[in-house]
Parts: sequence; structure tokens; C-alpha cells
Amino acid sequence: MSPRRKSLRPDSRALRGTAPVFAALGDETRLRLIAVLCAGGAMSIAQLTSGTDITRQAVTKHLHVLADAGLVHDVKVGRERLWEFEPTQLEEARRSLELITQQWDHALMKLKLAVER
Amino acid sequence: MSPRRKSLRPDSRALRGTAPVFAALGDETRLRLIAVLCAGGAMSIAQLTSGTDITRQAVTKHLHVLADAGLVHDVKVGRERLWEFEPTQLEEARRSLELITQQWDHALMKLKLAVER
DNA sequence: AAAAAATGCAACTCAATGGTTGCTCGTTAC
DNA sequence: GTAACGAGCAACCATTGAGTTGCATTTTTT
Repeated sequence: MSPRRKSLRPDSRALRGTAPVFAALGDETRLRLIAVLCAGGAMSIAQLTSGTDITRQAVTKHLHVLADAGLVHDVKVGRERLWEFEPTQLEEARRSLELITQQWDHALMKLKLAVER
Repeated sequence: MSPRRKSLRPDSRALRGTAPVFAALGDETRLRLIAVLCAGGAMSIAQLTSGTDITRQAVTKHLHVLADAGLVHDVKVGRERLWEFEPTQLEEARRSLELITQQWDHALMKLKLAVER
């Protein structure tokens, strides 16, 4: 037991579950929504739709995708529903990218050492 | 001319074109490929396929998606084609996420100030 | 030269996605 | 109370995406 694997394997355990967040970010429209919500605070669907060339329903769908990825959350207030940015998942995603970069740098260093040997 | 807009609008000019990269990252399999390539250096398709439960062709397609997003590049060597991680686009993506976070923090600060006034 | 290895190419299936339209429902406003 | 506004629900369509199978092509290897 305990195979003593010090080297963090590239199996991307830390990356598990990050894909949906990236998938949610992988759409121009949703990226715009995020940016708008990020700078403008809570906004209604109607507000978010104005300024786009797509339907209110389409915006609604995109918002749900973002919500499923944990990037936004909604609050019902009166007859309208306000959507707000939620930073935690995005932080997580950022950390994942950093981790990949680090692993890359690490691999490069190892390679360099091996060459110079 | 020169409209003197000091406030960086939320129109996400800096985010333009980032969506494809995120879309490419938004898949568990591709994320795994990236991780493997990142730690293992250049690898052939056959190598990348072994350890997956999908077909070689599927892996090939994923690699092309990653290549189109500029996340990997390939080199033909002999009868095989080696794929290698390409860090620049990923750096770009990371920067985008940081930018969003910054804008969010900035908006929060503005809100706080407005409340305390 | 022939077998084997590594890959390329093309067609196909099936499910998910982005988008639409039409209608209904709850909540303000007049 | 009745309009008007904001949103929800459902069906539908077209396109993309992930994955497959089958066969052809190129480079080794023997």
C-alpha cells in the first residue's frame, strides 16, 4: 500500500469539475453577460436583453447556463428577477489555469535540467 | 474626437476573442489532454489515446479543437505526429479572468463608497 | 517486398445547444 | 378593474459537437 507517489500526477484531480465553468464561459454572449453583471451589479432580464440582438428567452437560457455553472445567482424581487455575479467559481477557474501554467513551468524546468546534465 | 471615456466600459473589449479558448477548455476530455501534455511534453496521438476510453479519432478531433484555440500545436516527425502544449493562449485566458475579477472588486468598492456616503 | 504501426479522411449517428415563436401567469400602475 | 410590464413555460428548428466505424495512406521494420 501507499505507493509513495510524491510527483503530482497529471491526471488533473484539481481540474475535476472545472470543465462546466469553462464551458459556460465559452460563449461570446455569456461572456458579455458576465462582464455587464460584473460591472453593473444586479440587473433584470429585460435590462440585460436590451443592448443585445437576441430574444429575452435566449438571454434567460444563457443566464440559466451561467447559474448552473455557479457563475451567477438570481433573486426574485417584485415582478422582476434580478441576476447578480458570483465570484467564487470564477476564482476557482482562475486557480485551475494557474495550476496548469505552474505544471508547465515545472515540466520545462525539469527538461532544462535534464538537457544540461 | 477622443471621447474621453475614462471609465472602462463593461463591453469587455479585452474579452473579445477569449470565448473560443474557454470553449476549448470546457470539456473534461480536453482538459485532461491539456494536463497530460502539460506535464508530459510532446506526445503522439496513440500515446494520448491510451489511457482513455474513447477512440483515437475522438482524441484527434479534440486535439484539433485545442489547436484551433491555439492551446496546442503539432509537429510531424517521421510517421507520427507529436502534440505539444502552447502556453500563450492559456495565459491570455487567465488574464481575462483576472480582469473580470478586478472589475468586480472595483464595482464592489464603488458600491461600498456609495452606501457609506 | 510485405507486414505492422501511426495516422488521415469521410460518412454517419445521436444528443446537446443556441435561437426562435406563441401563450400563460403574476405584479405593478393607472 | 384593467392595461401594461416582466417573466415563465413549452414546443419547435437548425446547427454544432462528441463519438463511432470503415477504409486509405504513409513510414517503419523485418
